[in-house]
Amino acid sequence: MTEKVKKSEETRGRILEAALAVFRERGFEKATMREIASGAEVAVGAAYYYFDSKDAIVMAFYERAQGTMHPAIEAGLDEAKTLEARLRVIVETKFQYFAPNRKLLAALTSNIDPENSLSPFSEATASIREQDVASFERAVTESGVKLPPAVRPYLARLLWMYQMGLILFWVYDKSDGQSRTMLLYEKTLKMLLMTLKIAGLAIFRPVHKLAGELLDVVYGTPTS
Amino acid sequence: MTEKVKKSEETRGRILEAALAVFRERGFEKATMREIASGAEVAVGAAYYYFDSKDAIVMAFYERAQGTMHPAIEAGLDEAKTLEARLRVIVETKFQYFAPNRKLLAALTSNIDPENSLSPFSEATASIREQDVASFERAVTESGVKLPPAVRPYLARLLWMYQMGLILFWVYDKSDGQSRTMLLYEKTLKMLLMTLKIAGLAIFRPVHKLAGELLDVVYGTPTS
DNA sequence: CGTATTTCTTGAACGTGTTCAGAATATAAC
DNA sequence: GTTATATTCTGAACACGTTCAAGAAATACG
Repeated sequence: MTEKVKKSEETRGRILEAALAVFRERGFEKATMREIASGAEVAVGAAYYYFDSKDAIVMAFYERAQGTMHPAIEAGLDEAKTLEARLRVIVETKFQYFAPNRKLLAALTSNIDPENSLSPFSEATASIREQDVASFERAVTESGVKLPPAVRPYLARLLWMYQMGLILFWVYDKSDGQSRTMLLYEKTLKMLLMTLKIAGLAIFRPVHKLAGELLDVVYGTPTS
Repeated sequence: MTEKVKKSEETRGRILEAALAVFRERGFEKATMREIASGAEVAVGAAYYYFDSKDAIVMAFYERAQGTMHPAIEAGLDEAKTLEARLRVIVETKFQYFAPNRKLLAALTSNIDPENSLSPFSEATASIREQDVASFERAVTESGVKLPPAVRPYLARLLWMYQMGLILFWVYDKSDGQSRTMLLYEKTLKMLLMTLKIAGLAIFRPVHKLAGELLDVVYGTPTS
């Protein structure tokens, strides 16, 4: 039993791999289920036996990716000392892991309708999102960031949003080696840390209140 | 010639209206071209004679909407005195005009891939976008907003982004009468004006430089 | 007027994602 | 080992957006 992978698991894997190969070669949109099935040497119906839809195959990829990335991120956070280092661990682990599949990622980011299962804001991606937010929360907490209590509860989710924006820019970045994204990353990260540092200053008192109210509208009343 | 609409124009209009009716009733995705065609009492082929694709019908709606909204906005800007009033003119004209078609708007906002013609970032929507940005530029210029030169050239585009975010939130806002969006709108607008007011302060000197560089990465070197 | 040309319209047909009744195969029960 | 059940797999069929060859209607031309 140690070596043997159950036959059906093997088939499922073959379909997933065949799909990823076609996705990488032709892009998600242009890939056809018939092509995927024939690549995996099964009938189309078999692909639908293992995956509910074409989207679901991408979802399976995403879940597998998260399964690899999340432990890597958690391990990275164990080592990192500063907030900057911790944020870099999260963002760069993602860039690194997704790099070979950057274009496939477009299927996961192109649609922002929360009803669409592949949307970064969907129900279907909620648990992955929450894992990520938890990593950001850990990064922030362990760094002992001081922020006004009106805003602090939302910080992890805001950082998740920042990271999502970065990934989005990256996915559609046509510059060589996505150098524009790397520039943007360095500058926004620096600016972010700068902002967190001065955010507690007295001039911002009126801003804090408003920001808190506003975040409450978007995310709901903070529970923690 | 004064009264008479050319026959083909009449047909095109009938198809567009039939399409909008179906879109409003069943949503963009679930609407079928056969349904639209039969609603307009033509064959499917006729719909494709007037519109390149299902997407193109939504595009025609968007262009017509812009044709109505842009002059209304420009007229509103003539009257408005303060920056706040001017920004309100732009945002609220859009909300008002799009309200009956809020769900249809999802077809225009759900996809953010710039390659997708319906995306708010696409080539196809560029001219509409530029008209909007020009309105924001006018609102800012005429209000005599003072901002550090590193950031000022990007302000109109940033405001366009703000407005787009607001519309996006609105499209997917399920609260009664989209009250959450209205709350968000009021609070973010207030915060925006507050931020512009204090942005020139000395503490922000290091932020200005970074922000300018960062915006340069996103938008390219300012030409004006 | 007649006919040539352009404009408009038709509906069958294509490739797509997806479904499903049933066949094939594996597993369980005795 | 044989039968019953559960699992896996097949491929024809469906509805969809879209295309296109062919026809109908309008317009231009002489």
